[in-house]
Amino acid sequence: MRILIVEDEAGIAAFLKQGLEEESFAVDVASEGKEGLVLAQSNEYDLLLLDWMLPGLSGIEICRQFRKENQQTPVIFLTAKDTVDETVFGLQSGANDYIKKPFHFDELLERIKVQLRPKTGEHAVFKLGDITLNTENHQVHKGNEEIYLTQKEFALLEFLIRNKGKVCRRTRIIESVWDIHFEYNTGVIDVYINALRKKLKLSDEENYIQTIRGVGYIAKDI
Amino acid sequence: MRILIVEDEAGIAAFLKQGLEEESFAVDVASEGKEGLVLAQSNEYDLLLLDWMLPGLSGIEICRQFRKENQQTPVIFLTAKDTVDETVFGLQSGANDYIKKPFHFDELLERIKVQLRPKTGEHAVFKLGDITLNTENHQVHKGNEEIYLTQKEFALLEFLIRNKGKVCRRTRIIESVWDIHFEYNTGVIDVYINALRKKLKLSDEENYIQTIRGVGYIAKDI
DNA sequence: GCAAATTTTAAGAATGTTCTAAACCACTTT
DNA sequence: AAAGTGGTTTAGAACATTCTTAAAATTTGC
Repeated sequence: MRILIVEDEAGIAAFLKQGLEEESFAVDVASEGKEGLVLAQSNEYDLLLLDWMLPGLSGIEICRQFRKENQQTPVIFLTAKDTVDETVFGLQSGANDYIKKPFHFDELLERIKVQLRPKTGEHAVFKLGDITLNTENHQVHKGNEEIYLTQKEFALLEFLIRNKGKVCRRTRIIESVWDIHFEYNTGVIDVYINALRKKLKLSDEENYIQTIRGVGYIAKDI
Repeated sequence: MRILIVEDEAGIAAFLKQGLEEESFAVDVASEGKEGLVLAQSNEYDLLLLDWMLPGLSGIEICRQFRKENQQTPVIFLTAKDTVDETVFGLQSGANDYIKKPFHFDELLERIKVQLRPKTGEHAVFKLGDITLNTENHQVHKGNEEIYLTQKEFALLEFLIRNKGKVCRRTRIIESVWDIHFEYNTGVIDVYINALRKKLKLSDEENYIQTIRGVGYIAKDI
């Protein structure tokens, strides 16, 4: 998650940057209004933190300009101003929230998280080593690379990951993934395991899906 | 737009109710925690205004209970409490905003509008690659060229772009764009996707709308 | 009420997925 | 070391989904 801070007071900016980086956000800082707008326009941030009073271009101007082109990215104002009129004005200009200085970092952090909630979503994301599987989105990533899996491949991987660390017997796999409840005598599972290992580029070192001879398979983070 | 106020101080409740009704919201009031929760659960409100301190069930408890069943509806807390911990606590429990008494009605109103913005479908310009979609004037451009889309084509593209980066399952599409909530067995989506790709002149390089076989479609900037 | 445009249905073509079968490989047992 | 057991890999046949087109049904505008 990437955040842009536009704040002229170097101390506050540094404090925020450090705090947010500790929360594992990627943070850019602009100390001046125009610079901030250019950065906001040329990069894809997930959230903007704007100071109200800025040299060059005011925070509210940045917000207005920015909103003309981009509706989605949430904007939070930081400000010492404490009059109602200006709060209202800020929210009307397209901001999503407004926090008055002095504020506590924890409160700011929670307000940021509230704004990012739709993005981070409470998707069911499963992990196996550096592989992530998102059931809501039906997407699989290895590192940053997206890996396209077919329905069955996806279902099999999901089953293995859901049972991570447990041995999955072939009969359980064929029941859960293929919905076959009688005697099974095909080699489908093997074929699909092979396809998964290939697509996920599993090697001897990254042997996330291991074979248990005579029993089945097991998914492990190693 | 329907709002539920849960507030035990009759004066404040009446003041809010009147003010919001003048802004043409439909307003219900509960003066007690349990009553508030029951109302919230049994009706479809667009927003909840909860007092922190309540007889019966506290605002935070209402929020928690309510969030268990209903993810979307925004919740704003009204409170005299002014400690950081409790603000943070409130936001963590699933609230979307938090306003401290005494507040000015105008500020509350703007914060309510901010929360309702996604619902009221604030007019906006969305982007997908070099395609822009403007919901206000119902126009679509690719580069500088204006591209005429019919209602349905536009609605479908808007849905895909609003969910940019997420896989859109066919059932979700047919529900949101066609408003069909039962089993679907037609090929309309395919036909419209085809029309979009044709009108937008999408090629293999500019494959902004991708097919996820067996699942649906996904819009990507690539 | 008619003409034009839009939306939906339907059907064959194109493409992608799933599964079977058979050859190949690796480890175990005798 | 040979035979046996079980896993891996490959190719392609059978199957399913999606694309494309055209025509039918519906809606919209005059």
